[in-house]
Amino acid sequence: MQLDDSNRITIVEVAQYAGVSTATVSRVINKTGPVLPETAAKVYAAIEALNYKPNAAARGLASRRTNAIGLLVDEINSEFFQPMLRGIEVTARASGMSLLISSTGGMDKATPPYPLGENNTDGLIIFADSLPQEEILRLHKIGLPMVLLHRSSPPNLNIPCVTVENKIGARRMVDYLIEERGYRKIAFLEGPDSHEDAYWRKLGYQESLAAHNIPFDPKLVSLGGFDEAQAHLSVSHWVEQGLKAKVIFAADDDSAIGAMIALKEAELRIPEDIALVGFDDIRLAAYLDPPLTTVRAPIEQAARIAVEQLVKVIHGEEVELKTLLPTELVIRRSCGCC
Amino acid sequence: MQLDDSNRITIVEVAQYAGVSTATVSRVINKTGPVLPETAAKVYAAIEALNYKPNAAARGLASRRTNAIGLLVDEINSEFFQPMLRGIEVTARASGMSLLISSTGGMDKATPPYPLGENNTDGLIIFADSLPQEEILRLHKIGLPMVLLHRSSPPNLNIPCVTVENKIGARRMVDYLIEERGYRKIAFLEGPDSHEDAYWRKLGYQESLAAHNIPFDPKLVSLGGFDEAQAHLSVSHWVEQGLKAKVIFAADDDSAIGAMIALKEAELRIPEDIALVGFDDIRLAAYLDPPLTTVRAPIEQAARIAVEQLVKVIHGEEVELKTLLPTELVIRRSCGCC
DNA sequence: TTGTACGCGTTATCAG
DNA sequence: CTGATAACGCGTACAA
Repeated sequence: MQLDDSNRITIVEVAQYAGVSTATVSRVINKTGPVLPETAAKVYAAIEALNYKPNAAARGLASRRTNAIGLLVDEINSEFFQPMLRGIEVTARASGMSLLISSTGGMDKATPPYPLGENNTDGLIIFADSLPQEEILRLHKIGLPMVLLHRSSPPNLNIPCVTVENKIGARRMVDYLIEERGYRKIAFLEGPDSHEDAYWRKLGYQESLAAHNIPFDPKLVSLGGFDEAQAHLSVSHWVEQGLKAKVIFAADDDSAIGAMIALKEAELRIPEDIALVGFDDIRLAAYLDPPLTTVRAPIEQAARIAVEQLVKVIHGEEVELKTLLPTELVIRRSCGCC
Repeated sequence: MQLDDSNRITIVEVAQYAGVSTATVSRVINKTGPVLPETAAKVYAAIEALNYKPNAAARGLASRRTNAIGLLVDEINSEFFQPMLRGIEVTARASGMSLLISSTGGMDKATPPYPLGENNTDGLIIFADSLPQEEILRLHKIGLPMVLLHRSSPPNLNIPCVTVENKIGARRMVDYLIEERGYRKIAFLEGPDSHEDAYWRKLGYQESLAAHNIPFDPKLVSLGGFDEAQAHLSVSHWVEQGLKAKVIFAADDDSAIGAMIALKEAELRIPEDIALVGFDDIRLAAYLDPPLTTVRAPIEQAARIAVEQLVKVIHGEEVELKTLLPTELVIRRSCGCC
């Protein structure tokens, strides 16, 4: 069963059926240039009758626009992506754009690098560290519209970016742990080096410590990697070696889950023996046992805004260079409150 | 900042740089037709030097293939989609296909219906009830390759489909509740009418009842809608009216969560006062309090297989018409075991 | 307000 | 093995 080439209908057939030229059909479809209402009606009738759908490739070739935006992510490996993808998809569709998605993680050298780019999209949403800086540079140089999501622009490039208040969020969390809950020994499960959210969250942690005259202790920091398994490993290791902290701040909720599992395996009670907090407020957080204290990041909203901005950039409009969305402390039982 | 039209490099530039014709460049890129190794080398060098990327639109126009597959979903509104999207994306990329995603839910009449289709993809993955039957029919008639995911083919159409063993899974769950746990009054939170998974799961429930000589009681069935909020509502309603069941079987884990919240609000203990089980085994299920007994559905695997089959269909190869993936009972505490 | 005709960047069919 | 060159379906000056 192959595509039926015989009765494939193109703009030519529509034009003939309507008794006008292809140019007029094009004008009607794209609402470019004036057309008599009655002429337009004939065209619409023809389109309806023949069930005509414009060929995207031909349209793209002629107009040099694909009407598609691309989303580049590293790997769809966490609940984090559900609200993000939803926000991006919905907004893209509302803007009349198709959405292309590709992950860049674990690409072997055989596959063509970066299947998404200037050749098949009008613009790109680049998530976190999904694309190496050199490639971002190249795309910027050739003028491809881009918006960065959960990362900031490389220096001097001024690419619009949409992020959440990572540093302040982490800062507030640690302030709260110190001031309200009275903790002084706060362990930190940091995110991956390459991920900017990770960088800022750690900075917020350190700033809060400094502000409270608590010396930064590298032994209280281990890799969570924004990853359940990695965090599990690190925390188990800590437990074996007799971690002195009374609370663990996981840099994201996924690593918090890994930590929680490790602690339960070690038969440590949360929060009585050791408290635990995270970052993001993914859906799971509220349902954990105990429910996880965390910092809520407006993931879906960030995604929507990123797409809206990308569309503006594509249309040549001006946009904010840096959008920072507020985060919010969400207190649940895992921190020892209540 | 607009796309830099000036030094846009096309196949022509590559050909000139390499000192060959565009036809040869095309042959090298697509490995179609014989080319001397040394000629090929020159072409590769030129591509590298000029950083040439083929224009997807032009390629699509000329070859009548887009090298893209489309995914149609109703709405990205649940954790269910994370493994599914992951499976689809990874497999699509491994097959050298771009992935277009669009949701069809809540489309107003203004937006063009079904942005994905014969005009911009080589084939479609159609999830559940994301597309009305008439549209499936139309696409089938014009010969667009399709694979149905979590739904079966309309009668007489023989469109390949990939599903999980819903009926057997539900049947085993209820068998277990009756035979091992001794329940007789089993309430059922059914899924949405339009969703085929919902249909089969209910049938499995009914078959098990019948096999154990337990009369089917419509009062024990309410709408969960594969939706947390809807299930919450229905269960609260039940509680108010004094539900007589000792266990609730939610047709998916999302509705199980809604049920769990409603039960907790009513200060009913799970499983002591009333037990609760679900279907799917989304990641959350294991972390609920109490952990949710459920039926594991191989969501990511189903997605991978669907894409593999679609690619085969696109290449004109034969595929299984019906793929049914096994489900598996996952016993956790919410059902009253242990 | 409408039609003609050229070009968009590739692939594919021819000859050579 | 390689090179011209005609499609591919549509947008858009330019003309009318």
